[in-house]
Amino acid sequence: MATADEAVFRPVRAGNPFEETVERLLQAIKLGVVGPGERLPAERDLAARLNVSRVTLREAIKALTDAGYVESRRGRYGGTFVNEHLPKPRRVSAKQLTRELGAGVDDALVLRSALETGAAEAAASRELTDAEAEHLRRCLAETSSAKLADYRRMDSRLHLAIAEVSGSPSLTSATADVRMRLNELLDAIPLLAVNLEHSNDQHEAIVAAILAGDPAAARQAMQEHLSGTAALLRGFLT
Amino acid sequence: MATADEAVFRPVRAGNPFEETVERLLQAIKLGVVGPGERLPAERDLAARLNVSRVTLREAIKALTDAGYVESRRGRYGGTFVNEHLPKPRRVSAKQLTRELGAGVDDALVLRSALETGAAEAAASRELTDAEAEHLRRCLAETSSAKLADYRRMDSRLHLAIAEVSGSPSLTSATADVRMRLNELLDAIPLLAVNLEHSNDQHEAIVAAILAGDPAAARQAMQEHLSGTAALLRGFLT
DNA sequence: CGTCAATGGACTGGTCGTAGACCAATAGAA
DNA sequence: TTCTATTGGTCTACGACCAGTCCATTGACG
Repeated sequence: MATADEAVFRPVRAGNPFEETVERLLQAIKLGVVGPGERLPAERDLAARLNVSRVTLREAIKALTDAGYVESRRGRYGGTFVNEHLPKPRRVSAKQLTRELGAGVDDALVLRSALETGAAEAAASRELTDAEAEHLRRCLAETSSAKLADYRRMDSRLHLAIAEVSGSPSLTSATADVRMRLNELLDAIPLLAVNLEHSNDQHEAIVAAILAGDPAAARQAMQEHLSGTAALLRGFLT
Repeated sequence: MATADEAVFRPVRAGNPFEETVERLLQAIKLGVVGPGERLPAERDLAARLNVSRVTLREAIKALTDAGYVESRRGRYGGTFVNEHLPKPRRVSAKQLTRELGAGVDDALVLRSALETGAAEAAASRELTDAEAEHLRRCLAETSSAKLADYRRMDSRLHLAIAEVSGSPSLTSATADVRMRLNELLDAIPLLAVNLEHSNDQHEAIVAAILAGDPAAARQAMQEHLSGTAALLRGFLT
């Protein structure tokens, strides 16, 4: 059992600021918050927002530059830009993943289900502004028309967008975090065109329910969508 | 809208280790994980679990000692013990709270709803061990029979116990965190005996559904329970 | 009645992260 | 062409936090 002791006395900080910062920047890139060719906020701004010193942030950017994720240009109108072609994720075997993450997979899946179905329901319960509705539709369209190589990122972006329109920033953050935890796993599973189509249909149903203001339907549609990938993941890791 | 940018580029660390540690210890005490008269883990153990140096942990304990939450005794079989009589939370006005927390209230309420209904559902979907079932029942009983002064803490403990048996440590942690955020608010609202009875009935329904293995009923019961306090809170802060 | 293991309490040297100032490059604006 | 605001790049002094060590105290147990 996950005792309350373990929850409350868990580590206050996961790692050093450098590692955490790298993780965040990767989140921005891998979840499609900042797309290929787009620019990250200026170092001074970004350091302030992350509450991290500029040196630390620069070290993190350096690491991502070395890894092939971003490139920096000096001068006015310069900045740090996400590369057009991102490095391919290392394909580790399912066995290795199981050993590495072990019970953490189930943990993440349960949490994800709670967060995302909750987000869908909450989003459908709100009165969306025009901008929000438009944003949602755009993400949906971009995901549907995404190429295989970009699909995971656009998919993440769409799910994140749904969390955004739930109106709860904390829920959005938590969703982004848990998605990152599952990313590695998802990368180990081959993406098939047939799954993709199915996924697109489900996405459409979810967004439709949200825009129609039907919380129960939105939850239901999201639940079905998630259970699919959950089953896929659990199957691959057995 | 809660933009994805804000979610991903939020501060990497909330405060300094000292503040974070104080917050955690308060969490343990206020959520009833360590009850009055009970002992905290030894400094060396606790520091290791929190991933914090012993000096920092001791400073945090010192702060809680000064605030009247705990007392330390030296020697073997010594340790840091939670006081039998906890300091009363400062009663701030609803107006002041609204100004301080503002939109954060809605954020927390939406997140809480997602987490706790999800936890109830997940808990009911699992095969509970005897120890888990027993733990749940005991928390329920202790909450029902709690005096007015202890009610909030035992209530927190019960909700946390439900999260525990969901089988997802992350969900448990998140639940504890969001509960702490709402604690201050809840403290500003007078606790009436009539509400208390109603609350106990709902708790019973939730636990019964979980033990019966009925996910839908568990979610439903939790949803009703939460919507009550949510309405109460929103009403008081308008 | 002493012994001893475990605990809180106190100190020190070293390391990591920060704040802030300054330099260098760049491209649009005048 | 020259100016200039904005950006990445670099350096330094300082403070916070940490790991490790040793001391002081206590109460159960032989």
